[in-house]
Amino acid sequence: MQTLEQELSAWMRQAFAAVFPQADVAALPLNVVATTEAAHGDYQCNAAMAAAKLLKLKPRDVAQAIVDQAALPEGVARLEIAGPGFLNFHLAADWLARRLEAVQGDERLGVPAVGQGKTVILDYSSPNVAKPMHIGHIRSTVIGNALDRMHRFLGWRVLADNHLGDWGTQFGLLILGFRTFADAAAYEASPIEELERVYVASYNRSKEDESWKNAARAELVKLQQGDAANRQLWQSFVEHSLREFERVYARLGVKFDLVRGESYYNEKLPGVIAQLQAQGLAEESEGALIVKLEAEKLTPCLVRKSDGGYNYATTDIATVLGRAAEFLPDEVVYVTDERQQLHFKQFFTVCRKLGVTTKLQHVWFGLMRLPEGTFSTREGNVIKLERLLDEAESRALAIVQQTSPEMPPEQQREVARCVGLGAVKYADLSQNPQSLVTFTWDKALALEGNSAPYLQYACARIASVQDKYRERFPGSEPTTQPIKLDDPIERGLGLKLLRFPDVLQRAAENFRPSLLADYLFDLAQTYSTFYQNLPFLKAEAGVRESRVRLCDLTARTLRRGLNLLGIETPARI
RNA sequence: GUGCCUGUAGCUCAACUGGACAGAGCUUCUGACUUCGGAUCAGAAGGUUGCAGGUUCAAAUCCUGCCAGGCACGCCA
Repeated sequence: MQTLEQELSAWMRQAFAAVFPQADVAALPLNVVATTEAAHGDYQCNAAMAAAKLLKLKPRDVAQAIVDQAALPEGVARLEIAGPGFLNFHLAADWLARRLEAVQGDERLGVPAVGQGKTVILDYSSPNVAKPMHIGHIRSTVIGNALDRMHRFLGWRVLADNHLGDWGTQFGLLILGFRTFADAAAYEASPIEELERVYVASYNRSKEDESWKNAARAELVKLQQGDAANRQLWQSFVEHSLREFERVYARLGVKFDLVRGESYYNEKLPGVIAQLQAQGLAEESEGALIVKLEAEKLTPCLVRKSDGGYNYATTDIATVLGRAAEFLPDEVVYVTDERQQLHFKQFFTVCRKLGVTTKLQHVWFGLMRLPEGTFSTREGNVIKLERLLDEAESRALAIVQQTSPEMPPEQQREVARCVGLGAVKYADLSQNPQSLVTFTWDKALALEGNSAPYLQYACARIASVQDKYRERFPGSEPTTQPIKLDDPIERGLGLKLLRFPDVLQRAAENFRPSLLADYLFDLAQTYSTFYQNLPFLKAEAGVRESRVRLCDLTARTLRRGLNLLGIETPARI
């Protein structure tokens, strides 16, 4: 099934080519988009103004020629010219109704599988071993997971890869510190907490004790050279950390197809260097090996340290080469915070020089800050992710207990879990990721207004309506009656429902889940107006069924949309 | 110093990437029937889109210069 925008845009393109065969259609933005205001019709095309310039005609004349000479597209009742040359499409209510009926019969709600046959690798979350996941990790995890779900639904083959920070200099300090400070029982009970404590102690000692620092470096070298004891210890750190990460992921509903840390590409690093050298891309500088990127106006990319060690640019290049060879992806997408922009530009450029043609995309988001500034593990002012989730659930529980005292306690907890986690995720997904974000409890856990619970509430009300309908009209099936869009409120709701496929595609293409979140909130608001202002169970037969059908379609769209954002929708809240 | 990003209602954020009069939520104020779930709805108030120029039919959006904040700029990741 084609989307509305695709259908109308295709018509526009063909109509324009027919009326102005001399024009270069490909160069013009002939797409048709939804209007912002009902007064301007349902969909609009703004191409006449740009086309007029190209054709040396008046914009309104261009628009008029389209209106006069071409047959109207299917479903369009009126095509009008407004302002300087806007083309406003007014759709026929009947046709909209038939279309909604078709969407209702479609499992996919009219969403085309545009990603069919394509593969995308999504690299997100990627926490560091031996450190707790904190509020800084939630954005990558939640945004990455939403992109994962959206692409999957659009038909892509998605490989979500958790590229763990499981290699690097911190392991020298950790290994040495572990042998000196670790408490075995504490490590078993709460591994990351214990590793964190050990790390901080070891780090602090290294600052005042030069020999300690050297010893840590020696342990790191032994690890890198494959020393059995260190290797085993490292393996234990990774496994224990992963166990805890899994607990958080299970809670968040996040699943990875691959968990390949940086260490996975270890043996490939010398080969990457060899390849760079063979192609004459790398050169020595101050004892290190770099790739100059002057033509790209970038600072050099350092691929081997002066001590012979490799750094993360090398690892990331090896990762791309490995992925390209193994999975033949069309795209590789990274979701990280803003600080890594330069790094990604550099190593993407190096990859291209090495002949990688896969589309490489960096989706970045603003670093999470605390009102008093940034936080770091070393400073000890981190807010752990699990604590955030606990707090979210307990705040939600307090509200559920207050508003639904008759609900069994177990169900209250389940509702609070969905509402609390939904609120946290929605808070991150509903805004432009590139803006600065200052963490506050109230913002992260907002439960009213533009928030997940508002959407979940709308779903719950619809479920209730559907129950009551079955109760009062046993044996009736709404779909035996046609959908009618006589009231402007119904029509507005119907129109909005039909926008879902276009919005979803745009959100995925631009890697912006916030577009989907915005749409869902808008849809829920439109539905609430509908719900509050029009009777349905009390409406006459026929109208009643039509409205119940709109309820059903709204619920399915909201549920699907929220599901694609990783947010659950309990039947009762 | 260079590069990237941000600046929109009192507060938190939108604005389909150049489109029509800049929209929501929170807060404040006024209302909501014989009740389908009031975690709701209807309405009011709230703006020189950081500042100054420029580009054009059209600028929050593009260009130039300032101001304020964030981040990054070879051996951490």
